[in-house]
Amino acid sequence: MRERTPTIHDVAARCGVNASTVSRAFTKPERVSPATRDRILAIAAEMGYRPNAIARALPSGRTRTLGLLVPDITNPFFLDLIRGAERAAAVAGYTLVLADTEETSQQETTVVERLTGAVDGFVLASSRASDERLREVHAKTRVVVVNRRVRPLPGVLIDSAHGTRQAAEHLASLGHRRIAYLAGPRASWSDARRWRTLQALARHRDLEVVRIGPLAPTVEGGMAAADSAVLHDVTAVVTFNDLLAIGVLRRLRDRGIDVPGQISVVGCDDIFGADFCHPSLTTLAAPIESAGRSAVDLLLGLLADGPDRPRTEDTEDVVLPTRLTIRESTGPAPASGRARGRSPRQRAATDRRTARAVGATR
Amino acid sequence: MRERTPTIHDVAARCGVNASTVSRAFTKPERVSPATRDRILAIAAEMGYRPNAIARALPSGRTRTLGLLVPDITNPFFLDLIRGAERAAAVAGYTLVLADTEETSQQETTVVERLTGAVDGFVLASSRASDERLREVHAKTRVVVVNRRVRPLPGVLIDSAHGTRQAAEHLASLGHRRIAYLAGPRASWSDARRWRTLQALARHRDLEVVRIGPLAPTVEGGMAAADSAVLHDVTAVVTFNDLLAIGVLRRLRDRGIDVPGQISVVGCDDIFGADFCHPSLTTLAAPIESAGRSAVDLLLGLLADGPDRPRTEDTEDVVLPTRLTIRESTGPAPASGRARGRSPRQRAATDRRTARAVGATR
DNA sequence: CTGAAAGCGCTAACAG
DNA sequence: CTGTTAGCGCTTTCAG
Repeated sequence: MRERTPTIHDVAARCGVNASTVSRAFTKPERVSPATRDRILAIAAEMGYRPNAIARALPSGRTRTLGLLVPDITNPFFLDLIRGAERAAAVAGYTLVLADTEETSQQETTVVERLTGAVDGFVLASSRASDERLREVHAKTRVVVVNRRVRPLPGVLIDSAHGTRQAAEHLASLGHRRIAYLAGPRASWSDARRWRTLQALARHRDLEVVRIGPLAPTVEGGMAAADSAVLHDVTAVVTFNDLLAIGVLRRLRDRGIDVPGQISVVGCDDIFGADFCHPSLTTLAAPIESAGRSAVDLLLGLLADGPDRPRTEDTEDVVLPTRLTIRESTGPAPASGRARGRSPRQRAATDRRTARAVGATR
Repeated sequence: MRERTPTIHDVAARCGVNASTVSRAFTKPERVSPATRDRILAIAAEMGYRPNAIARALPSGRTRTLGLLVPDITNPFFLDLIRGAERAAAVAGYTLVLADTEETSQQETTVVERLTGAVDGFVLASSRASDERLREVHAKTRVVVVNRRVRPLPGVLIDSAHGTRQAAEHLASLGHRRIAYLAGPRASWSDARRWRTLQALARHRDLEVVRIGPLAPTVEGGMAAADSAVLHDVTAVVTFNDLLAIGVLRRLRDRGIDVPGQISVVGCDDIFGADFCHPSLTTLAAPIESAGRSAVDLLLGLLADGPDRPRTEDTEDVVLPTRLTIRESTGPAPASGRARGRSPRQRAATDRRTARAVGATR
């Protein structure tokens, strides 16, 4: 930081050319005669010249930077997503700015406003903002949403409908008839979709599903909800995500309730840890890293369209499927499954209370 | 993106003042008369004016952005670090740029060069670059290293020496006499330090330690190394990090070797998952999130010093301790511990081979 | 193919 | 307190 880092002018002076020629030598080398170009490049290298990204961004309006907003970096789900996004960005020579919105639509707005102009576009993962708000963002900058369907924003969806169906059938075939669904954040698209799928299924198969939540999608949230599930007298639990499932596993273990002997547990996502927790988790494996990569690629595609060309309206969403991965946390329903000594009347009573767990964020 | 976003000039025109007054109204409000300031702010808000971060950075040279470089985002250790760093940056109103260097000093250099100028400073976590290279970086920009001691760069160190000692004593008191250390990346400062501590200890306590590695610090690396450890006929394994330990656990389980019945395992870091893997992991808990926070705070302090004031030379490093967390993966050494039917001669032979595992990155 | 000139949007002296 | 005047480092017409 002692001596000023050399600029395009310093290089130009040493080469005996104009600054704009140096600029060209870097940005449009084909428009400079090979001789001068080589000389410029050589001298620039020798002087340790580095183009200043900020200065470059000002006139061009392109920062070659992308913003990735996640509701909670703490959550390993987003770890995988971040990884995918970072890789895709790096491959394209883009820089990734990471921000945590702390599960809050307000923080999300603040960050977007602060970063607008400083990034070429956003990937909003599991956004907690309203559809309307997202459309506003879409109106002023390039944006791709993940795990949200908001017309006409381009999006990447991990669709668990098929997986959820598989999971329900898996449980049904093991003799489970009464299942709890531990719900995630209120604003979650995936959550709503999963719950609807489950409900639809319940009508066709002979299944009862009770919904517990919304819950903070964390291990703590799962621990708290496990008690509700027990109270609701179910033989199987399907959770919004693996963190919740891991919390359930832990709490049931603490209480001496055997999994899958007494209760089966199905998670969702197959995050880091799902395969080595105990018992290992049956879960709906989601291609999270691909989702991150796809989102960035989609965004990059949008940027390539150029700011002038009419934005492709109502883009086809990228839909990534989920698939059931069976491990140790699911098994046959216990023989006397439904009763466990409580009357249907008692059960109905507890059903009506909607349990909530306000979990700290891990 | 349809209509131009309003600039300071647009606001100035609407207010009937000069652009610089608008600028001041935002940056040094106390230097503008309350009346005009309020009018400017009101009109600016109404027009939806947002200061452009890029344009602001160009003249001031300060981007209010920090770069965080990690060798592998995939590794949950860095998840915690990223979280701490992100929080600290957010609190200070700074934006965090995240980059993965893929365990490569070359990538690290490239990224630093690309980002220099675009960020106010760097946090280099577990850098794989040479001391010399790091000093070069220090010469041209503000930088804080994590898990590296490179004079005179300011650094945050998670010092596992004390914890390692505790771990060794824990194992010794359980009757273990022959221990394997599964080493991490060659360029890791923490690794070197841990190994040296272990060696020093071995001399004082009646312990033998064999070193296996360097290994890719991943679950796969651990799985591969588990076989070496068995071959070396040890009763306990201490690993460079938890990922390695989890890999060992998994491999030993696959092979039907009981933990801690036949082999005890001690990890390091206490990452997400260490408490719910099976058996749960005895590990050296590291305050990773604090480390991330401290690193950013340290860097912010450096920036506050101003670019002119002589840089505080040879800063005191922030040293964070590690502490042993005992869980289920350690227990008494098996009765016939050392022998298991192999001669000391055979053992010596296998000792000499240094096992290596070239793990894919998870 | 290369030079000259005009900014990008904002900050920062320096006057007044 | 507010306006004027220069730029920050680079890109980009527009001439030549």
